[in-house]
Amino acid sequence: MNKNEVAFLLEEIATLLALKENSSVFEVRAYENAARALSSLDGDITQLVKEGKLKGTPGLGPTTIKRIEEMIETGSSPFLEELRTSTPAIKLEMMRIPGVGPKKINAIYDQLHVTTMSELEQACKDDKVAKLPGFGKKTQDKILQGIAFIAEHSNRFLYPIAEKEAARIREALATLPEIVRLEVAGSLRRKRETVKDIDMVLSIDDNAGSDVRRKIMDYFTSQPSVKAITGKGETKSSVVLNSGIAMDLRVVGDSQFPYTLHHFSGSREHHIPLRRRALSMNMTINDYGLFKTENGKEELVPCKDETDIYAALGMEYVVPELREDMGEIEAAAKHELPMLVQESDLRGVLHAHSTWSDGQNTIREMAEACMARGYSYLGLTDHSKAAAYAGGLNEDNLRRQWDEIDALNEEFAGRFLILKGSECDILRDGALDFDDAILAQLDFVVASIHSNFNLPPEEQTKRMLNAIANPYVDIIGHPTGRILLGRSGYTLDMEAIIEAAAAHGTCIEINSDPSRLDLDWRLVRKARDKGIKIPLGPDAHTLAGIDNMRYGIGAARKGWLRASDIPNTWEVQDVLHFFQTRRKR
DNA sequence: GCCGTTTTCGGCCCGACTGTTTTCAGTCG
Repeated sequence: MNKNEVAFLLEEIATLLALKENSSVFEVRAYENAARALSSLDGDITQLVKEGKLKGTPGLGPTTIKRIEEMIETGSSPFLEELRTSTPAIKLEMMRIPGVGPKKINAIYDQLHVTTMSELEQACKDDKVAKLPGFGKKTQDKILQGIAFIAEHSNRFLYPIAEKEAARIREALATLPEIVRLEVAGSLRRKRETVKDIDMVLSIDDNAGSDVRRKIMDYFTSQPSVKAITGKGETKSSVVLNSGIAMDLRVVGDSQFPYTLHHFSGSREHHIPLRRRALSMNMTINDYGLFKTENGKEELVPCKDETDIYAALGMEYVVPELREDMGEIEAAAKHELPMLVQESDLRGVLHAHSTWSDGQNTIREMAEACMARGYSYLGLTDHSKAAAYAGGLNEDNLRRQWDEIDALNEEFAGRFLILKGSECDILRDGALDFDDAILAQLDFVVASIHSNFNLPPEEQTKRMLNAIANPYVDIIGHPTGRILLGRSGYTLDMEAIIEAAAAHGTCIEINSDPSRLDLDWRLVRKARDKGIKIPLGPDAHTLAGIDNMRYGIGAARKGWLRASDIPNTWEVQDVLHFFQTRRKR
């Protein structure tokens, strides 16, 4: 059982505890904190437990350590098992209904004895929920809507979908002359790979009146992409957009904008330690402002933007992507935040397909599209023969592809270079789909798993470790195989994979397809800290697919990557030299 | 359940919004 699995069980305890009658919110929080403390801990959890080194870790106390030890030793914990047996499944299900939390769930369960979502739905239709004390017609309707919503959509959306919706609304709002500042906030601003809803904050003149606010809200809620209005006031309105994604808009006076934007940009995890820091400096921070308490008097610390807020707290500016409580608070306080990679740092593409396998465009078209985007090289990586479903190339086809590449390179000489690569399948036992003699002739090799997703974890890990140990494997492609909102990845011991990649000097890509973003940014940070180089692979199968790179940039920045960590920010001769020399080790 | 240069007990981030009440609990971010 690895660290993340244990953290997951601790979170489960927190949820189940919250659903227990008369439970303490602080006990619940203690388990949530413990789960987070564990996730960000370095080293092998089994080893740490064996050596008794968990003691002293902030957030872990005698009880939570005991639970962790039980989980490591037995795979579970009697306490958790007890909670699971005593918690009806319907209670957990009801947690997914927006606006419904532990208290309401217990009230419904205890008084109406529902055991399934459809029984709950029926109880609402029979008007029974509205009659419960503390409930009413509106709550009941909201529950009904929630049940329908859950049935209709999974409640998260891929980043690009939310981004597109937000851009459309933003563009419309920007036409209103009363608006001074306008920003997307929330997880979208932080470039999370999936988002639950869209948050937007805009400012108007401090002296503007209710009429201006009402005009803006009327305009917002009457946008064509708005499907339903779920709340409408002068400071906040909530809607559901046509795509099913929920959106909140907040309107504030301009002097308040930085504080509100910061507040609604989150994350919650970032704000908790930030507020603690503020308190230790006799300040409090909320969405209305940053206040300094002196001689018992509270005074606003004027800030014209977010940079001022962090500066007032003795910190350098923390970009939204980093606001996840992954060490950025401490680093910003020491003025040691990394210089993060930017899209303009990219020089080339290192994972793309053509019509030779399952791509939609020819090599020439792909190359010219790269040039048009300002890139100076294209690492072409069509599939290998085992990927028959994707029209993978055999050795003969591969050699013929090289002839075409040579001819194009002659034509493009001096302005662009196509690298001969392959996205070579990792076979079931970890061997590669081409033998070494072929691999040695390629400029670089991306090795990926496309089959046998369901091997036992140990076998799957061993398979990947075998591939990493192959000197001709330069890059591991989409290392976990996850499809966001679709399937979880192969079960792999990612810590062992990262260790091995570091030892062999093998790169791990961030597959920048927005439905993958694999390696996950949380692990990107760990891989970077081990010195692993992390190329951004657009995995483009079309010309538009080349633009996936920008999603990879989001994940890279969330993973604290600098340009120097990413081979395809380097000039082409440096990339080629890097692959050649790492193979000789 | 965790934590502590004012604490080993009494706190725990904090405020808006909603819907229910008639002063507030629950939920959310």
